[in-house]
Amino acid sequence: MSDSIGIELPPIDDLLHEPARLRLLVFLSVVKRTDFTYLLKLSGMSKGNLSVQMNKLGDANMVKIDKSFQGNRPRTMYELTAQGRKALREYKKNMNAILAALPD
Amino acid sequence: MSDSIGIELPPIDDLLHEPARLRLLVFLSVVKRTDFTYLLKLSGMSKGNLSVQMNKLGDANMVKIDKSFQGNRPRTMYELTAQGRKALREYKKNMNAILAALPD
DNA sequence: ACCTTAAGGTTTATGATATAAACCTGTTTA
DNA sequence: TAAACAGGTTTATATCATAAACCTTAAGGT
Repeated sequence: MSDSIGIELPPIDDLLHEPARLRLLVFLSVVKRTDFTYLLKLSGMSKGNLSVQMNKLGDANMVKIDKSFQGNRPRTMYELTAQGRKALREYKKNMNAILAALPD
Repeated sequence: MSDSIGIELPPIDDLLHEPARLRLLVFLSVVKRTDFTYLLKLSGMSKGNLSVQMNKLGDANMVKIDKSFQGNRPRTMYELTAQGRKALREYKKNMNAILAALPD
């Protein structure tokens, strides 16, 4: 045996763990595909914060970002990528393991 | 019905949610009572960081901190408070609900 | 025509905070 | 008696979440 006491805790993905982003990702995993305005209302976040967090998820390839024009208005659509879904599965598994170590 | 889409996510306690502190609290909930040196080895954190995080948990009454002398050496013992255990139960419940909204 | 407001975001500035480096006090060892 | 070590705390830094300010185009009012 090693010098550990037998508690091996899995790693936590900080990008997904941050509460605001985690909520956004939960929304996305449910609604599959949505736009900036909808997430804005749903989340109650400020526009700036929402923009930054979604772009951060986009940069990490967790979310696919499609910018287009609807009439003449810009419209940004978001969708989880395969990589994003995989990362979320992993996060869920890891957090469940950590939480399982806590008493009920 | 309100204007929500039916996804109500519970709040997340940032103090407990932060990965380093969460790990420390999981350790504490298992070992019940331990000291600075043990947590230092177990966590792999720097002394400064460990000290800051534990004191933060102490300030919030999540952890009871006992400073004494062992021989002539200072010794700091940590233990979850009732409030800490309660907060952890609540955190576990809330996070489980959030994770449950994610697909497997 | 012109001004104001709104939609849909992005960029900049600020504030909080996680982390490590440096430091402190006393003690053991060479 | 100097040097390393134990057990922490305090200070400095660096990241990052958040909101404020800004930008561009469009629509509405007068």
